[in-house]
Amino acid sequence: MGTEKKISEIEELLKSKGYKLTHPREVIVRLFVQTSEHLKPEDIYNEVRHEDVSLPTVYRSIEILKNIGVIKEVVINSERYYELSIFSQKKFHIHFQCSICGKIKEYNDKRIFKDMLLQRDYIEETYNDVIEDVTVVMKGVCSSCKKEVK
Amino acid sequence: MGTEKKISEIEELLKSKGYKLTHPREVIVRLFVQTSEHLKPEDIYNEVRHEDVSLPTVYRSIEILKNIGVIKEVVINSERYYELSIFSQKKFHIHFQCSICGKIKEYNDKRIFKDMLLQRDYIEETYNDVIEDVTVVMKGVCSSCKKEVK
DNA sequence: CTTGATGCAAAGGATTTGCACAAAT
DNA sequence: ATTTGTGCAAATCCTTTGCATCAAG
Repeated sequence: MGTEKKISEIEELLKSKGYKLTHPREVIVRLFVQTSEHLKPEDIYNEVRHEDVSLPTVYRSIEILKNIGVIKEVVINSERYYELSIFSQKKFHIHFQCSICGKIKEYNDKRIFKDMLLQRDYIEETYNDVIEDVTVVMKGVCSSCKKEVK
Repeated sequence: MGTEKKISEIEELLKSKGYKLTHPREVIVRLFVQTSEHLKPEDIYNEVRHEDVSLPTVYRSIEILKNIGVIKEVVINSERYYELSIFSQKKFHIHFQCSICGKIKEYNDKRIFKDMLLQRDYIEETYNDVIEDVTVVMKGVCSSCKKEVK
């Protein structure tokens, strides 16, 4: 799906919830649609401040976008990160942060997703809970940093 | 293992790292040893303030205990929780928070651990990363709240 | 004794809020 | 027009720090 299509779909969603796609919100939404990074509120602010978007508005927009399911929050090392989640088929978010270089990546791997799904089904059946969201954060040393150390 | 035995083992560990088991630290360590709850800094403070332990000391103790592996931090819904980890064989921490009652529980289930282990091995082999820690946070509706809604 | 630990008060950083003004439908 | 959204500045909340004092080994 193209960038503009995605943005107008998000606009529709916002409208259906009684929100407007204002200039600041569009700038922020566009940023999320165009990046695959995990962004902190401050990162977002730095990307949009040139467009005259204030920090409080960044926070307010994050809150709304999170609540209507456009973006998802992941906390790694006590820091909040946000990523686009609306067009992702992923039901699971498996993050890895390297303790050396600090970079965060995601594993998008069918086998992992399948296993997580089975895991979830097993838990739901066994414990009678309904699982709506699963977030996995792994920490360790990434392949690049592993080489450096050698 | 008994409470006192656990505390003296933690004391030894502290000493081996050049730290003392002072009164405030003992009170905090005892709290972690005796509870199975997930505690926030403020929860800890409320439990130990009558022993004349200050909030900064709670934070300083948490930091040390975390660094030497006595306790582990889990962030759920942007809030920091701590739990005893030193005597736990668990390599994985699978938490579930109910979005209705807010309660947090852990799944301590051999089958889940085994599957997570396989999952980890698969990722390490496939992506060449070293995984040292895995934290899983699931959200949904717990079995009790599910009944209420009906 | 000597070093490390503590409490207090104050600082710091991230996030939220009140309010008057601006912009969207 | 009317409602919702915005920027600014200030407030709030959580966490950390400086410093004089205290306690553990």
